[in-house]
This record gives sequence, structure tokens and C-alpha cells, in this order.
Amino acid sequence: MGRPPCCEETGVKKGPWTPEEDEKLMAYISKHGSGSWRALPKHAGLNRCGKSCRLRWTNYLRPDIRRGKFTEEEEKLIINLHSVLGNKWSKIATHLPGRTDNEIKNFWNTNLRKKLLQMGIDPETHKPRTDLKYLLNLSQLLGTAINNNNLISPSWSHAGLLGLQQPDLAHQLVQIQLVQNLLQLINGNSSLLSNMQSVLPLLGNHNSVINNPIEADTTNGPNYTFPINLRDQELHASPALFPSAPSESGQDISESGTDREGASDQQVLGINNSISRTTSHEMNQADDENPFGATSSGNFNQMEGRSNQQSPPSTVFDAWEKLLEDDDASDSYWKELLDLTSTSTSPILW
DNA sequence: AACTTACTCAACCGCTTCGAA
DNA sequence: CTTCGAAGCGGTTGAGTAAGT
Repeated sequence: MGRPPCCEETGVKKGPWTPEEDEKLMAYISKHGSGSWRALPKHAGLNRCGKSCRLRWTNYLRPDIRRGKFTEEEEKLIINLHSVLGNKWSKIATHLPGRTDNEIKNFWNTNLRKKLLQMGIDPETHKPRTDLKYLLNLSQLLGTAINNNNLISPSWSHAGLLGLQQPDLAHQLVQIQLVQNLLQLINGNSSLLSNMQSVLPLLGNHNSVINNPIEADTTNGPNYTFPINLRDQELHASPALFPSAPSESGQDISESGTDREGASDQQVLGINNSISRTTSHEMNQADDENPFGATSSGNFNQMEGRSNQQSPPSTVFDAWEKLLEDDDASDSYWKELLDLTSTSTSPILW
């Protein structure tokens, strides 16, 4: 037998509160305080359960509630707090005076979540997205960027922040994003690797894309040989690329446990590495799956209209191949790219 | 103008935590 | 230590509204 509902009394009203009910509740609490919520409705002359009264008070009637749009600062704070605390809305709310946990939760689910997704950040982990669908989209964009220098959308207008020439910018930023996501993938997401392995055959013949990318023996998990050798010092020097790598103190804040409580205020209020690694907050263009503002189908149409055009890469591995074919893809180029990735992202983002 | 779709947010449900007995 | 009631919390729902067709 389950637990009986909190409002056992029959005839207890549910649903939206009327102004009269609000009046009664406010009048009672301002005179007597909330006290026992269970007893409150009877004393206040309300035909509601105590729980409903408490919720109405804490989420709506409380005099210190701040209404209106969330400011940009609040937005950033919520994202930072969420990266440390997870879905602990009430704890997050304690850092935002006047905001209720319910309000923050709603704001997160309806706005911030989408925003992060569009920016290529997984809203659950606050790490670059590594879902296959997103990576495939990214690789298509990269291919288009390589093949079509005209792909410069208005959202790249902050190029100056990077000190880059516009024609190179889309190319480089897409590469950075792809590298980040791939490294994230290589670094820890073995289940995704398995998924990719199973999906690859469905995408066509890509075995030639990278020499021997997948070893035949995968009994101990997929064994990928990626075409670049990342030296240890690069890994450590680039926390933005390797978000799950241990911090200096030997702790990975964002992965210290399923419950991310216990974070210091510095951790909570400071800029969070895992958030600030994204390339641009202006990437949230129309297409949810496409943070670069150009739909892949549109780009393909554009490409098909051009004669003697190479096909756009259709997988992450194709994108890798493209990168490697690139004249610029020398060792020094990769080093520059990685340096850029690790040093330039924060000021761009926030 | 009518209809559909997408979005927002107040409110509810049910599980967990807390504290008194 | 255990039990039990109350409060707290997070996930979900659905009515109202705005935007799009």
C-alpha cells in the first residue's frame, strides 16, 4: 500500500489560486507567521491543503520574491551553480536572492538547457556534447566550411576577439569545436564509442577514411587509433580540452560524485572550466542541432549546385580526414589549434 | 479569422529528509 | 534504534498565451 496523499480531506480545493484566497493566506501569514502548514489552512479559513498553501506562499506570495526576466548575471550564475550542484534547485536558489527554486527550475528547463545545447554543451554534464547526432552535424559543417569559404554567417562577427581573419574563422572554430568534442569522446565516453562503432556501417564505407581506425579485437572495448599524437604536456596544459582530467588539486569538480554538493563558494561562483570552454555564445542560431546557424541540408543543396565539388564529409571520421588532408594540418598547425582552443575560449564565451 | 503548434509557468504528485516521540 | 508525521524538494503536468500558418 502506498503512502496516502497529503490532502486526504475530501473537497479540498486544487488548481489556480483566486485573489481572495491569496488575500486570506497573506493576511494570515503576515499576522501569525506560517507556523504549521498543516494547521494553517483551517486557521486561515482556506479550503486548501497545507502543502498547497506553502507552495503558493514560497513560490508566489512571499514579499521578497523578485519577478521579471532573469538578468545576464543571474543566467551565468545559474549555469555555474548548476555545473557544480546539479539539479539542486533549492540550493541554487539560495544564491539568487528573490528567486524561487521553482522559477529557476522552469527557467533552466525552458531557456538555459536549450541555450547550452545550441552552444554544443551537454546541459547535464556541462561538457562539450559528444552525442553522435551532434558530432555528425558538426563534421558536416566542418566539411562545408572547408569546401566553401563563403560560409560566414553574421554570428561570426566577433572574429576580432580571436584576432582571426574572417575567412579562416569559421573553419578554425568548427575545427576547434570538433576537436574538443572528439577529444572528449576519446577521453571517456566508451559507450559512445561502442555506439559509433555499431552505427558506422550504416553510414556507408568509411573504413578507408582513417587508416585502421578500429582494431578488429574489441573485446576490451573499442580500440581507436586517432591520427594525432597528443603529447602529455598538451593534455595537461589544456584543461579546456580535457574537462575530466584532474585539476591541480587532483580533483575533478564536475565529476566528484553523482551528487555535486559540498562545493566551495569559489567553485560555485567562479568561472567554471567546463562551461567556459565553448567557442561562442553566439552560436545559438535557429537550428537546435546546428549551432552554426546554417542547416546542413541547406549547405548540401548549395554544394550540389556546384560542379566538380567534393562531397561534404558525412561522418566525424570524414571530417578528420578533411583536417588531415588540409595543407595547414601540420604539427605546428595542430599545436596552434590546440593552444587556441585552450586559451581563447573563456573571454569569447562570457 | 480560425486553427495549430510552441512556449511558459503555476501547481501538483510523490519521494526523500528531518526531527520529535 | 525505530516509527511516524511534517516539511522540503525535484520531476512532471496542464492551462493559458503567443506565434506561426
